[in-house]
Amino acid sequence: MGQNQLAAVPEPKYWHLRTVLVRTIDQEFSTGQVLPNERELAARFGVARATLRQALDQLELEGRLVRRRGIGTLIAAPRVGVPVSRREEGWPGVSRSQAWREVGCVSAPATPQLAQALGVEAGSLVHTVRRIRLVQGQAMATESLHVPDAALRALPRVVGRSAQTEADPARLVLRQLERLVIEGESRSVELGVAEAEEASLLERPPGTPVLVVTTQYAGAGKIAALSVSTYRADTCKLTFGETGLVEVTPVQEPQPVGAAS
Amino acid sequence: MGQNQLAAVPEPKYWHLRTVLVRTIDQEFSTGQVLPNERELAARFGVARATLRQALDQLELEGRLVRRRGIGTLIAAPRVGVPVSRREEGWPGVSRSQAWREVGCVSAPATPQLAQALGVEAGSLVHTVRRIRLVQGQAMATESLHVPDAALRALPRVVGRSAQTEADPARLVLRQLERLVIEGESRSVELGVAEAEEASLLERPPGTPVLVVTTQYAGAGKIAALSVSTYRADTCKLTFGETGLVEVTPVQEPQPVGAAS
DNA sequence: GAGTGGTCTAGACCACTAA
DNA sequence: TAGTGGTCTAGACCACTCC
Repeated sequence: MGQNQLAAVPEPKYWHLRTVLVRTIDQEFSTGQVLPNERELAARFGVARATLRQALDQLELEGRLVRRRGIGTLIAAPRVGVPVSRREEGWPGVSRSQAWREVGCVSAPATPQLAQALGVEAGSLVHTVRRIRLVQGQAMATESLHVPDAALRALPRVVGRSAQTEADPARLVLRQLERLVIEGESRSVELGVAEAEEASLLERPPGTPVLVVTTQYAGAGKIAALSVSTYRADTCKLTFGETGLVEVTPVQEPQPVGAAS
Repeated sequence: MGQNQLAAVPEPKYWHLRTVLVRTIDQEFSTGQVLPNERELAARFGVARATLRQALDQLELEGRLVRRRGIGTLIAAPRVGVPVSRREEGWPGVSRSQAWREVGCVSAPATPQLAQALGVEAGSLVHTVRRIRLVQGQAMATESLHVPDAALRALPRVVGRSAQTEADPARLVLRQLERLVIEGESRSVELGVAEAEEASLLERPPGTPVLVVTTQYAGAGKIAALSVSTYRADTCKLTFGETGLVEVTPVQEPQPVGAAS
């Protein structure tokens, strides 16, 4: 690593530092390598440790770095493309890969908020299955799948229940959902942060940025299920491929802007 | 606002502070109101200003607060749902709303990176249109629309060019694109930060978190265009509604996790 | 125990906004 | 000019990992 000085520029030091670090990382480091420790980096660039950390915060948000307490700061692997489009990805019974693991299930009266989101009466019974999505053995997302009991009651009875499904409400709900005909889905994505329980499922500290994917599944003119998933924003790139094309490595620097109208 | 003390808890102060502030905001403040200033809040909670700011940073990332230099910290409006699904949203000529405004256009040989993403030879001519997406008069996103010249050359000649389109390369490219038959689109979403130029187009400081939407448009078995859009993560909720259903107010607190298998 | 990142402090100064 | 958020400093201590 070169550069021992920071130029006197009108932009904030931490931002300029980030730029320098991006260049350094891209040119002189590769995935998994550890950067010099924060105190040394700060000294090398002639800034306070807090200022250096401000720059590292940015780079971590961008998914370029991973910081591990007691270990050091590592160059992060490129983000993993995670398919979320097509109902096959999240809907039970269709995914051949064992991508989701159930971690719990509660059946309770709907809170007013949830009832409104599901289009049912407040207080009516709703099953909530909690799952984790594993990609390459890593927890990449958590999901709360809310299913109105009314949507299940309309289904033909599940026959031949095994003792296992009897004892496992999550699996029972999922098994029943397999029979539900989905007519459409509506989805939204926004930025959020993982709170305590979610964060621990993702094996990340609280406050970790996540991409919150909310999916309404429609069936029989109503909302058959509502899925709220939180994907690790640092390591995930959500893909909505309807027609799988060439794999894209994102273009880093946009073209300069020419004269405009 | 109540609470003048922070309980002694094992979690970080800033995180507990965030929790307290979330509750306070939801219960005692409404959109557009200004919070007490940082120095006063810090004193009231008995923490250093830097610690308070750490909590506010989180809330700003979540889109709950907006901080304006010289003004104060305001309660943010709920995020705006921005449709990005269906090619009608971004594709020229189809949107009846004047959602996009061109700000520039360059035609240049493709960089190796861009060439690979487009599936064309490095150095071949690519047109890049730069646009801003306006929602309710606000700049919500920037876009770089990359179009290989080869994809345009395959089209029937645009007839009756007005003097206006002659003088405006961006509009000319967009006009030609209207005639292009799109067979499919493939899309990805990930978290990023706005750098200098992008940030200024979005009227935000550098480092602003954005949702980066990359869309491949397929035509004639090739990539007809590649769109890279950056949406303000603080104010945008991207919607991918294929079948428009009920408007959802997202469920804030996930259900508690029951026993699992 | 040594080394790492994570948290927290108390203070300073700057850039911006509004009266 | 007064008040706001934004940046930066120098230092302290803690929690964690590894040897």
